[in-house]
Amino acid sequence: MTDNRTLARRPAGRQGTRAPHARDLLAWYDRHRRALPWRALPGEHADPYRVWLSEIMLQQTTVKAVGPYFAKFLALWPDVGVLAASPVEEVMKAWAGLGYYSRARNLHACAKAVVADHGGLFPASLEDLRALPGIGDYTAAAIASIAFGIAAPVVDGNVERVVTRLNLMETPLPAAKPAIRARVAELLDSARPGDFAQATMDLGATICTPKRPACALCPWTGACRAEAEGRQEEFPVKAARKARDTRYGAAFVVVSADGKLLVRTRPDKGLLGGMTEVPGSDWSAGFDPEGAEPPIEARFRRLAGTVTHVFTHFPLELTVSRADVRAGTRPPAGMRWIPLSEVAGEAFPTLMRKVIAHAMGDGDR
DNA sequence: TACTCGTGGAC
DNA sequence: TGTCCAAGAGT
Repeated sequence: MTDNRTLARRPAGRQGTRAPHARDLLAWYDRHRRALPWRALPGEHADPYRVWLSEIMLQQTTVKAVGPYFAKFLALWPDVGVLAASPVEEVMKAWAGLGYYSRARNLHACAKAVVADHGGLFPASLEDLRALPGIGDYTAAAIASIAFGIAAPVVDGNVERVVTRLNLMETPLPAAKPAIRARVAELLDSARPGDFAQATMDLGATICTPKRPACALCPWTGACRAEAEGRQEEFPVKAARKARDTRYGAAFVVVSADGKLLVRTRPDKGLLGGMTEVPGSDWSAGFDPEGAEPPIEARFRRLAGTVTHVFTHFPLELTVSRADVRAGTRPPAGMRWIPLSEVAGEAFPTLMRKVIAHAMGDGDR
């Protein structure tokens, strides 16, 4: 490959590029940082509660989607104490539509732990943060660095992309994670760890994008091995995800004459855990809609069309049947009536809102 | 390690 | 239109 003289003059693994420096990234960040609702202004002190709340919401979720939820949560629960004192059901309602609902349950559990075990203040150490519900390696490092100025390597999807490109790392994710974390630990600026973390994420979000990265605008242009080889879009390397079969099921919308909807609550754990749903069958690849058992004795009519929804790991197609029953009908065990006027504020995941809209003739498009 | 766990937007 | 993906965590 490379002869010994070349190796003697240039560090191994960096032929053709100069070394990246945190100061170049931070200078770029000082001019181009995104103004985000949860961020402190330059020179100001970041609020650990807001940092934590935003970091939980931003897990696998876009900045745009988080925006209105962050504002709503801050208005409902301005600090960790009032959040901890709120019923978890209210938190699930407020989280409805944002996805990954175990985050909401863990958010509430974390708030209670902060109050019970840390006097209502977020702990200022990586280890103590990591021990809290819903806080993993990434989020602990992010809170530690952004809110407390602790020099910890913050590695999210953005940083993985930036660093694997910078260093031409061919190892597929997630096996490459330890090497990425080690490289970030070398690169980071211990004088401005929070800014460095947010700068690497801003860089990945705005310049070092998955497709068509804007390398000409990058503060690390010339220091990136992937750019030098014109192979930016090949990184990070990821194992191909396997396709999953569509699952099928039936949903039943039961409306009473006095304007109420029959619902139940899903188990806390598992898919859509703790969220409200209309009764229905299990969902499976081999499901036969004709064999679905209605939740109540009534005249159901099968509605035209189906409701489709795509989860991360499988597509779903539901038939919808509706029955209208008399006022005062007793709900089956484990179910309850809610007024139709309260559907909007109920803890329905998006899938269930599609089902209800379909049955109410609101149109599905 | 590999799988589960939502949603909406970009291409 | 299907595929990928977005500030990951829990098991």
